[in-house]
Amino acid sequence: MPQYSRPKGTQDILPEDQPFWEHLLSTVADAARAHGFERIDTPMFESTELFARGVGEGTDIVDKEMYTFKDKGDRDMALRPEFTAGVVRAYIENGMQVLPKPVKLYSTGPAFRYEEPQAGRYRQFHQFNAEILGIAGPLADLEVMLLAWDIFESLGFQNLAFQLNSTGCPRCRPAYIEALQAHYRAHGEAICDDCRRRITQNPLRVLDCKQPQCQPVIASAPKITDMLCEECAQHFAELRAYLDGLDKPYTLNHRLVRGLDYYTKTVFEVWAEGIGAQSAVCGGGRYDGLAELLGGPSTPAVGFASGMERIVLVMKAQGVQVPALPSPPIYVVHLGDASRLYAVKLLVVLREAGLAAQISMGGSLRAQLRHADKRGAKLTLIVGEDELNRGEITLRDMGSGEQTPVAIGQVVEALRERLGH
RNA sequence: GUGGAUGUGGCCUAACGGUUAAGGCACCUGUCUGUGGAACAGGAGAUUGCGGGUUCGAAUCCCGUCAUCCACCCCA
Repeated sequence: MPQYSRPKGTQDILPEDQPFWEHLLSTVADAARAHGFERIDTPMFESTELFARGVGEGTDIVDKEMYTFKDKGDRDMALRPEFTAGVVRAYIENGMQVLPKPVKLYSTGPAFRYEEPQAGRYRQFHQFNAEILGIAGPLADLEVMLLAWDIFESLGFQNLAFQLNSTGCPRCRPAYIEALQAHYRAHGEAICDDCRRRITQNPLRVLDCKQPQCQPVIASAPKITDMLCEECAQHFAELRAYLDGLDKPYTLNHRLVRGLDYYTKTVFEVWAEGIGAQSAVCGGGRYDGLAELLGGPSTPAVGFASGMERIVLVMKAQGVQVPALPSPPIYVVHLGDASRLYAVKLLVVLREAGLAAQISMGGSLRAQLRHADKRGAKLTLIVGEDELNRGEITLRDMGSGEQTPVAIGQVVEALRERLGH
């Protein structure tokens, strides 16, 4: 048994998994750039207060799941449990409100939540995050959704389902919550224990309860989309008109809610099958009140976060083919003390000429060729005493096994030709 | 935080409560003194997660603990 093991809920992303991650990251970056989103990187830790404010006291994320610590200056800090609060803080702090609107930002990186790990849920996980700031109209909501769409589409995902709802705004949501609570009071004895707690602490959450006894109560519950104020209703209708006009499939889901306080109006998720209970691969929505809540100028905004570990799970579950990462095509083999230094010099010359090469660490010729094969070399350069005495090296094609002598001065040229440069 | 399942070399798996915990993959070496992929042979690698208990005897049974996986909760 190893003396040390990785912390619970963390993962080592091994070389064999890197092709999935590289492909995902480049797909995300390409799509984001193509849609006009610019990259922003914010710190992995911020003041605890920022998240308490931004994400919301009373949410599980803030109350139970943050990695918090005091730094040596006695400041309360927290590893980021999500991206949006930090991005909005950066937007305010750097005066980005003076930039031409919309301000479209994306980031990728790790986030941290102290939870019980399970399929698709980790304590350190990676998110892709996108935000559009400064636009109140539903076209921004659409743009953000289209980015998610295009990413999942270019990844080749099958059976994607977009779930859509509105959670209203501070003007209309309180009335809805009251109606919901009244409905639940009327069915007080029929609901599960969790819902009895939720209906006061986090009332919208009763809507996505999975307990069988709660299903009839949910089905007969009032729908928020019937109780939206004029402005929210119109916003929602316009967004749906865009989606309908584009023939983008989506499911109206009046049970879809968000666990973070800052959401207003639009909420959406993307679901994928076959990766366990944690099937939401992307979740987001509008958060018009957040910037002001964090002490900045009133700034309407909309965005989403996507869990990259879950996306990798989907890629594997759906058999998505990802390009192999290239290994150096050239492998330098050497025989004996006299040839070793020469082989190293040759290696450096090749690299300076822009040719990707690596050198054998020694052993019998047989062992060195075996390594060359296992490392996926296309061409092996054999540098031995015989070759050196003749002023040449032996070039072995690992595909055909064919060997040709090459004059030392011609090596770079010969390799370029063989590799099709 | 709650519940269930599972812990045997790096990975996968075997071993009726009974010798020195067996095999496969991978790794290293040799057959091949300067030629990869195949075959064959050999080598290295495990106080059976940890701690107690039952027993003449525990990988195996019991208790505890830790870890992993899955689910709840919550969320990406």
